[in-house]
Amino acid sequence: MSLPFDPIDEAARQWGRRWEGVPAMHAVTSLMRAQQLVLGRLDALLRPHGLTFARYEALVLLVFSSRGALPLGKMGERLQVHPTSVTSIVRRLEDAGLLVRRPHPADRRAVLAEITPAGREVVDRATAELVAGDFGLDALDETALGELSALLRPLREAAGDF
Amino acid sequence: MSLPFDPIDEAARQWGRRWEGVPAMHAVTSLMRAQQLVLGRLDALLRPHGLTFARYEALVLLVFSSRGALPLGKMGERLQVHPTSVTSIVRRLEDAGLLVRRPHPADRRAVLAEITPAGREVVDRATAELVAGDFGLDALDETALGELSALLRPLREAAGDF
DNA sequence: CGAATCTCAGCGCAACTGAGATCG
DNA sequence: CCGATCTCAGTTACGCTGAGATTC
Repeated sequence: MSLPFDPIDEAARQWGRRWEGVPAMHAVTSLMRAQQLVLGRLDALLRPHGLTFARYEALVLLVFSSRGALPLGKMGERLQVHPTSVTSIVRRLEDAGLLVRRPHPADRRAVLAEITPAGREVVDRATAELVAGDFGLDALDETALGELSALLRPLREAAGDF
Repeated sequence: MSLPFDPIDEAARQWGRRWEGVPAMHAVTSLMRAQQLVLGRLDALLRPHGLTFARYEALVLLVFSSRGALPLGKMGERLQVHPTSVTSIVRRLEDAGLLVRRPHPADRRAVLAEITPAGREVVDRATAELVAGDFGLDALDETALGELSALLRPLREAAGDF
């Protein structure tokens, strides 16, 4: 499974013989591969709890909301996912009994997703495992984690995330 | 669409009131979001050429191979994708006329994917656009690109990529 | 009225499991 | 016979478009 060389270094070397943009190509390939690895670890940690990372993020968002409930539209904004994906994620969490849908008291167009006690328990248990597993980032020390966050910030900012 | 605050900073702030692991949580969320943004840009640049990033990577791999051809298994190793995904990606590229399947001359179990002249042309055109678009990483200067690659390397190394 | 909110149907992509055919 | 290689069927997950119902 493991290669006797860094496949991205090798690809970058060949890239340079033909095309420009080696630093960007190396960085983008590294970003894709790192995300794939980390997401795989996170999903493996969350699978015993019946969660994917996307669903876990949705539950955490509700835990952090003042009343344990948010309109689906707000959830989509915060999680940066498509409105129809919110519908899908919320439906699956509802099927699992981790949240319930409630009509919005003030806006009858809107639907509130409200976390259940079972949902809070699952989040607590899953979070303990993620923290213990360093979110799949145990290869990085705290300095590197901070540098990574800082490096990626302009990328998110340029995309208009905030 | 755009929020008046950094949603990841905000999530990290709330996280810290309840749980440990704030730097890792911030870094992992940033990594996921950045990858999502960049992949979206890459796919948008590649769509006019009838490619996804995964298919583009497969074609580039063939361009870099000495004979423009590789067994599917080798492609899966290099691209780090599941064997059945290789079958799917190769079938779609074959349908588009960008590669052909050939029997392996020495191992009749294996199948070679060989890039066609049309495939090489598409790669050249698509690559020109990706380079012009800085691979979606135009928010980062060359120093930052190098730092990003270096920061992510231990992650890939710890996962046994090389 | 236009705009916002949500849902559903349907498509595309890709990961995965499990099974099977072929061949070294 | 065992293992490697590939393919296929089917499931799951998610993103997206387009359409529609409801409500502000």
